[in-house]
Amino acid sequence: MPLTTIEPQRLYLQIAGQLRQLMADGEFVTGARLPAERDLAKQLGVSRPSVREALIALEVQGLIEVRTGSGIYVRPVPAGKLAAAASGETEWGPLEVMSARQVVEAEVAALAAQQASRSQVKAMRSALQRMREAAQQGQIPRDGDQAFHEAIAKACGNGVLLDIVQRLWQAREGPLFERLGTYFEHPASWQAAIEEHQQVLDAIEAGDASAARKAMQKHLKQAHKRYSASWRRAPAR
Amino acid sequence: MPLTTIEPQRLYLQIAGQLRQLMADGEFVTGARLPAERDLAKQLGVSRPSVREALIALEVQGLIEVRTGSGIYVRPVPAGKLAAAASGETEWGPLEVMSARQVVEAEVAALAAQQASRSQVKAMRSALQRMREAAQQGQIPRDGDQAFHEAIAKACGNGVLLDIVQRLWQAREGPLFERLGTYFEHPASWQAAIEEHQQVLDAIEAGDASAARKAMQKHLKQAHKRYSASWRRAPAR
DNA sequence: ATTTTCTAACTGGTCTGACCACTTGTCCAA
DNA sequence: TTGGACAAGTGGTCAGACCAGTTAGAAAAT
Repeated sequence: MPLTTIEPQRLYLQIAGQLRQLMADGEFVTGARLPAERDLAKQLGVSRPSVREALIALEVQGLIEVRTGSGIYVRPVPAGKLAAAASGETEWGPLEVMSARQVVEAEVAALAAQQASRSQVKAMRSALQRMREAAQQGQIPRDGDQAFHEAIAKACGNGVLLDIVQRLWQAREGPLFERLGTYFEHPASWQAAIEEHQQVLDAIEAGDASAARKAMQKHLKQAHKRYSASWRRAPAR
Repeated sequence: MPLTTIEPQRLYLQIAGQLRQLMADGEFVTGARLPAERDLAKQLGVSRPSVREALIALEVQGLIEVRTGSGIYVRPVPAGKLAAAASGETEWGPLEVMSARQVVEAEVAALAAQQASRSQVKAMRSALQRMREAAQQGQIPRDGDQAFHEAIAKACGNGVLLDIVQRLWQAREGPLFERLGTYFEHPASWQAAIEEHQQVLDAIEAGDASAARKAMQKHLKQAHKRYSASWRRAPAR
């Protein structure tokens, strides 16, 4: 009999989930006032501190607004957001993330080629150098890798795009990425990645947007291949 | 004498801010264990519930991980993320968002053209129809507009990109977008937007990725223009 | 001496009950 | 009619307590 690990969810998460569900179901519409904390606690059969913790979680997520002395109000929020947040911060699939990076970062590189400042180019160079040094010492050059891509995103002149790129990188912290953690294990892979980075950097230094886009596209396409290869190699979950 | 509104910050926000600052300063590095809740409360001169509220806020933001019976640990997080979160959920600038949409949604439209299913195309059509009806009744066709763009994102076959597009739309809820709320006020603007949408839809129905990319690019470029015009029209903050 | 087991200290999880400050609506007085 | 004072309701914070999970070190068994 296959046993699934049960992990007791903390109270505030259960409460927040219920409230979110009620909002998704239209029980609480935008602008409506929720019951008072004391009433919620009584209705849910929990203590007020637990309710408060749940409310703070929802507040941080931007779903509600707490007004001192007045009450708790439902904020306007896109319908899609609710379902997503309800299922516990949708886990992004690794290969999906790589595809998205191909779309976004290629354009980001093109923008960076057009307007990167000298100091920003310098940051890219030093990140690439950091990768080289790590690789020579037999270490996984992940930090340099990330620094390189972030440096490009910073140079594209659009904070929103920078945010998106960072978020895509952050997805690597998720559990689904775990078994891909070793795709960089072959020194040959590192070397190829470094070489591809160099081509991107060359294009940006030359101010050639089209070449930068193409080089980044090529790099991420290759990275995608290396990823999916290690995905197949890895043991099934 | 110009008076600035003072708003007392809630305790948990101050505490969370201090802790985030310490993490940004490298006082607490990735993987490190924070002092126990009771110690934090004593050191900060506040009660334990307040500390807990702050910790839950940080946990929801993904900055820390709370392990029952063990302690509180700093999660790996991009450096940029810390500074951003510290300034209270970085407010994205409206024009920056529009630029980012140009980059992302053009590619999304191209992908959608290649693989949209019949039912997905149908969703786009009905969203566009919704816009037309709203416009005829003199209403702002915002809902249909959003539905149209989300339908395309759904059809691109990549959940990550869908997430990004939704997030970009959600940015409209922010205060900075408020004074742009009326850019759609001229019926001529609606009409132009609907016409541009139609061109995007045509390209997607034809399965022409390149044309879809171009049409979406054109649409968002025009929208950007309309936005910045209304930005100039609007009263300065 | 090494390994295993178990206990005790420590940590987060939750609860109770209380008091304060702010908001808001009402009612009374000018 | 208008103004302000009052009271009820709401969130904000606190103190102290007890429970449950984790973990390291002491004690026991090998």
